[in-house]
Amino acid sequence: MARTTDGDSGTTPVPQRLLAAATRLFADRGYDRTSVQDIVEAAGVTKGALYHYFGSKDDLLHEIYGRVLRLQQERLDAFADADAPVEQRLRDAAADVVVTTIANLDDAAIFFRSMHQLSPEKLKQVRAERRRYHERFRALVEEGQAAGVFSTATPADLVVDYHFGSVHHLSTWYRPDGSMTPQQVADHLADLLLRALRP
Amino acid sequence: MARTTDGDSGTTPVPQRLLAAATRLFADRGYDRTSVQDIVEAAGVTKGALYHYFGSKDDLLHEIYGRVLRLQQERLDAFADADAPVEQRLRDAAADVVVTTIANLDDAAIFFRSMHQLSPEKLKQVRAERRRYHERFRALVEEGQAAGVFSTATPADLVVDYHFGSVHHLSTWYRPDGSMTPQQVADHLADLLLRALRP
Amino acid sequence: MARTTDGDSGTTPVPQRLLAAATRLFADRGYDRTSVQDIVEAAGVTKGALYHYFGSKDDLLHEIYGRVLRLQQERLDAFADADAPVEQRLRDAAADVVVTTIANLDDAAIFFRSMHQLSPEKLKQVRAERRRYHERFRALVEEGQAAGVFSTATPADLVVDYHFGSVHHLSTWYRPDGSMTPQQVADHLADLLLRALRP
Amino acid sequence: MARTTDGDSGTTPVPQRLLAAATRLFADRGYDRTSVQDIVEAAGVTKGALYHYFGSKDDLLHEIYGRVLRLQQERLDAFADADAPVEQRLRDAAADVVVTTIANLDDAAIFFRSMHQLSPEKLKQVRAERRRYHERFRALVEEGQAAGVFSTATPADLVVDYHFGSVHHLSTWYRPDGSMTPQQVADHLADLLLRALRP
DNA sequence: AATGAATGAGAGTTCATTCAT
DNA sequence: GATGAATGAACTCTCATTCAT
Repeated sequence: MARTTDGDSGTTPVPQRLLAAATRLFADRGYDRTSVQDIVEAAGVTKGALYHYFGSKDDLLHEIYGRVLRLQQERLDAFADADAPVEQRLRDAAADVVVTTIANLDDAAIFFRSMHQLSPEKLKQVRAERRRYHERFRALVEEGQAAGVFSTATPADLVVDYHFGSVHHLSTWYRPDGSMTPQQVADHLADLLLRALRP
Repeated sequence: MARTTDGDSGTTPVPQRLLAAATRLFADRGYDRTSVQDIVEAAGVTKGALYHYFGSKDDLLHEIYGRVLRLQQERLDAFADADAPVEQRLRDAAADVVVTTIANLDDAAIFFRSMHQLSPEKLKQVRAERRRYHERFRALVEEGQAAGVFSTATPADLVVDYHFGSVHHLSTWYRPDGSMTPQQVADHLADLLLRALRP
Repeated sequence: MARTTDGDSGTTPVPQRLLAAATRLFADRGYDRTSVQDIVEAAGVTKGALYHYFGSKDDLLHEIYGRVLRLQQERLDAFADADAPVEQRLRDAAADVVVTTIANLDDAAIFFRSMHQLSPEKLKQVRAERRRYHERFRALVEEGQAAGVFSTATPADLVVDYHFGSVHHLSTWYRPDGSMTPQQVADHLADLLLRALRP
Repeated sequence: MARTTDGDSGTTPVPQRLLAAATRLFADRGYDRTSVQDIVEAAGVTKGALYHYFGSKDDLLHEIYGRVLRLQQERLDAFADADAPVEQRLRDAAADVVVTTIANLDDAAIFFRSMHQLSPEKLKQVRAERRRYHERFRALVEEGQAAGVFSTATPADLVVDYHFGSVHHLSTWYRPDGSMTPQQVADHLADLLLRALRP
């Protein structure tokens, strides 16, 4: 069996090792406070290797964003397109994003805190994908409102931002060693959303 | 007659000018991306002046946090201690924090994004004040739950984090030139909270 | 009496010390082969000091160019505007540029070898000043041709480039410890020019 | 049928492709500003291929020098050894070096600008060949002076440097799209030399 | 109260070259 | 013959902070 050191320098390919190290460090101390030197040391490689695979430090961040965005969009699409009543689909999607976010809390911390360190061009691209995600979620709310199962008291856009605020906030307060499991938190937060939407 | 330039170098005292410049710049480009040189240039003073009034760049950030925390705590205390039914007091407090946050969107952006740039000691202090704020808000929720006017389905702590997530999130999506006034947003968000708490 | 060390760190102002060190090093090993570290070490200061006075390494080069261009233009203007027959004025100007170039052989070596390392914007500016110099010199030749004292067999532009080629070339072959004094070289080269222009 | 891309990756042997790419790039942006990566990309090969054929980046430069030196020496020898009066032989040689230099303007630009980038050992070798060339040319001048057809007012060495200065300078000002053909420039410059040498 | 020259450590990035395949 | 991953040293430039004035 493979020797697994701190930097995992045994088996995992170098690019993955670098991404993993960068993710951990960016989440811990922030993008700007993490030096390229820190990353390569954590990954057990040299700077040259990093720049062989990534064009810049910024590229690493962009890769992390891509990974998160792809995952969340796929999961949302799956839940939203399921064959179930809209209340169920919204509840499932709302709970799932919580579970997935907690499972990747480092990614989430980076996501909301470090967006602005991306180069303008990459930021634009990330925002576009983000908007697509938001719109798919909003469509679910609107569908329920049109069907009369959700209150129309609040604009759907605001409802989505309300819920995502709480997801965004998770990395601020959630601790794996706390008293609630990810699933419990997810159920509670989805419940709050659905209760708020009762007509 | 006071000369009033871009940096407001005419009338406003130097410390305030520096804080205002720092707030704007920290919100715009982040704490680490803002150099001390940027701040003093924007404030129309020299580095020596900054270090005369503030011990370090970190001190500026701490001052901004102090200002926000004091303001929010005062307002929360006033609403929570008012003479009104608990539903009303919670609704008012929940709406007020939204209005106040939008009125100081730069402060809010800094608050959630730059906390980790504080020195460990100052961070501890800020977190303690933050906790006090959270607890006062939670006490309101618990009071309503005990009185039977709020559902007990969700732990009060989680309810508070749910709402503050949405406040936190405001700096991400709210634009002053958008279609909703701060008061409208505040009313909607407070309404969502209260609706979610219906028994 | 002032202590005069290798880096002249006693009396001369820092910017001058840096320019002198940069000039020597750029001439010796070329702009690209000279590191900022080399320059500050030779000048006996730190990198921070260099960047306090000069915006970039490129700026140092530009300063050197400015110094050369100003000097040569002033001298050419003085000789060209003198009160003497055109043959005399051209001979004097042609000889003087040789003497001055030999007196500043480092500047000359840098001038012709490192122009292309300037930023595009600064290069444009240098070329414009260079052109002005060329034109003043050409005007002298044309004046003599019009007066009939110089042959018109060769276009004036080409005559100027012919002479400046030889000036340019000085830094390639002239050695202060050689057998000719700067003045002797200057007289010979001016003589060659004037003889070539005989009608 | 051979695929002929930008890098001419179809037919031309790899070493030639590399030399051609290096010549163009060195002339364009200078030796130090051209990376090995740039060269192999322009030649459509990989780094390994370059290091298979050339021992170092420096070797490429040396090859370019060798090519230029060989060509010029051969041509000078041919003209100098021709059966014609010395005035004619000098005129022909002086004009030919101009035409040949213009025909290989990239080589010329590299020659005079990048000599100092050669390793000390190779530089010594190049200088020796250069000296041989200079001496053959000088011998022509001396022959004419001894025969009384050239003025002895100027030392022959200086006459040679005078002319080569103008050749050196060509890459600074000559533009193929200008108003003079290479032959016209060559005739004018040779004429200036011969006129200067009139007794 | 305020200046601004100077520091020194460290930032992100580039690059010629090597070597196992 | 040729690859391309990886190295390690060097590069230009930035920055918070200090201190003599």
